[in-house]
Amino acid sequence: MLRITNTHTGKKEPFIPLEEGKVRMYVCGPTVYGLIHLGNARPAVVFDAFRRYLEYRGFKVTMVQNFTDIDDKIINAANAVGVDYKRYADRFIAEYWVDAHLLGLRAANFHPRTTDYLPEIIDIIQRLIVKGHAYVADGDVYFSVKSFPRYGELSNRKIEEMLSGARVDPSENKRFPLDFALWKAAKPGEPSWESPWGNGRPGWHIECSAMSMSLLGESFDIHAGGNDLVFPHHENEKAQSEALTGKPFARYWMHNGMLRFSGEKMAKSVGNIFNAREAVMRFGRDAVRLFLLSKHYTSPIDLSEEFLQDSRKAARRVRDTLKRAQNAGIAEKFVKADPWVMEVESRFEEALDDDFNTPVAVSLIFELVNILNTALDNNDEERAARAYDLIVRRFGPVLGLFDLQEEERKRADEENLFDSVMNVILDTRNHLRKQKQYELADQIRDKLEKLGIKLMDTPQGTQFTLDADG
RNA sequence: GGCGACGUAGCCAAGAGGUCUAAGGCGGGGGUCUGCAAAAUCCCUAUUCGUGGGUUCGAAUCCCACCGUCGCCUCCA
Repeated sequence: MLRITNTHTGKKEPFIPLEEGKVRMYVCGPTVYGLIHLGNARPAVVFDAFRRYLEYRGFKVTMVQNFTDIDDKIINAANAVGVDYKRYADRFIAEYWVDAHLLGLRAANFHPRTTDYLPEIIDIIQRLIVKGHAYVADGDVYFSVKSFPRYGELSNRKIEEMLSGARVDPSENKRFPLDFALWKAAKPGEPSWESPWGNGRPGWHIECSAMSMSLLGESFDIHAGGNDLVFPHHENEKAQSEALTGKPFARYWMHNGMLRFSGEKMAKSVGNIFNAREAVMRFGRDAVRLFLLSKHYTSPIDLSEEFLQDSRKAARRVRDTLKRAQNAGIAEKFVKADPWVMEVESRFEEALDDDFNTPVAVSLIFELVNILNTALDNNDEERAARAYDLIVRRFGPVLGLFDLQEEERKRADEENLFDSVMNVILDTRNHLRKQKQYELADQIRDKLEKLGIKLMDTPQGTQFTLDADG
């Protein structure tokens, strides 16, 4: 039985979807005003893996991840470079896909963008006004927090306590300081849409309510995102959605902890960002995913180049072992689900069933790497094949790790010639070794190592690995 | 000030009442293998879990206090 921490109750709860065997989940996606950084990549990677695990567990998953393609930051950034907001957003959505591919993120079932949901947004706002949960004020529309008694329930805050710290922009026409904008009247020169209240654009929170309920229904199973979104974003989403439908909105709220860089949360406003793209280029996909999945998703995680380097080395060890197994012909063998395999699988499932404990799942892969190496050393093909199968075909795909085919594809077109050249060099060097001209042979090895090509003389012949493998 | 998370080996990180003299990774030391390396493998590297009390037959795990770090309360994944 899968159990997950539900922010709503603050407890680990058994996960029981609304509809048996099916899971409908919504993950808050990026606001597309720049390249995503590793802090943005954390929920993307974590919930990508979580979705894969749900599927591994036999659930039919419908996953939605949105793009916020209209907001102040986008408008300002677009103005700064002199293009309209849409062109700007389009560009960074395209860039997002590049990064998503680098990170090994599977596409969700739906990737809606805010500006494609204006009719739905306007409809919701209108119905909220009719029901008395929202009011129009000078072209703006606000949600009336006082009209929803459960307000504060998700983030565990009391209205009175929030009032003391509330800041109100004098330009706003709120009746109550905690009310929030559903619709913002257009300022001169801003992109805007027609509405019953005049031209304007949607507020931040309403888009997620509109897109999630349109695609997943008024009630769905999981709503996920970074824990910095709990308040106000998710609290507001929940309030407006439930005020509208009278039904529970998301039943489980999952929130990942923040990524810290130089002691602080990674954020553009702090200026301590590390682009996801750069991280993958420098350390490799597996290192980045391994780093992100090596700590429980709810905890804060500290980033440093050293930690990425550690992950890179660990990932590399796994890959080297897998390649070693492939060279030994282990990959072709078929594996039966014997008691040992089933026992390891149940340990994997036990870990991930416990609030998606990826660190333990990862540690299991390393245990298997050990077993695989030992089996290879002992020519125990049966055991090697079992371990290989579990790593590459069972556990790896759930965590989005160690996709060797992907590696091959990446290099196939550019490295055929390279491999041929390497073979010439290695043949020559082995010839020298046979003649016991070790000094020359070692010189070749040292020089190649300086170029990032590491040689290994094994009984099966000389092999090499490239630094660029990550 | 309110709400919340966290503090485990040199570093990263699981464990949440007895199977813990605490998983896994990185690093370090030693052995095997090797022409020498590399890779692999074996052994060692926390009698101890921020500090001080308490509960219990028994605590890293529960309770209290204290110290420290971070997050949210404003845009933020």
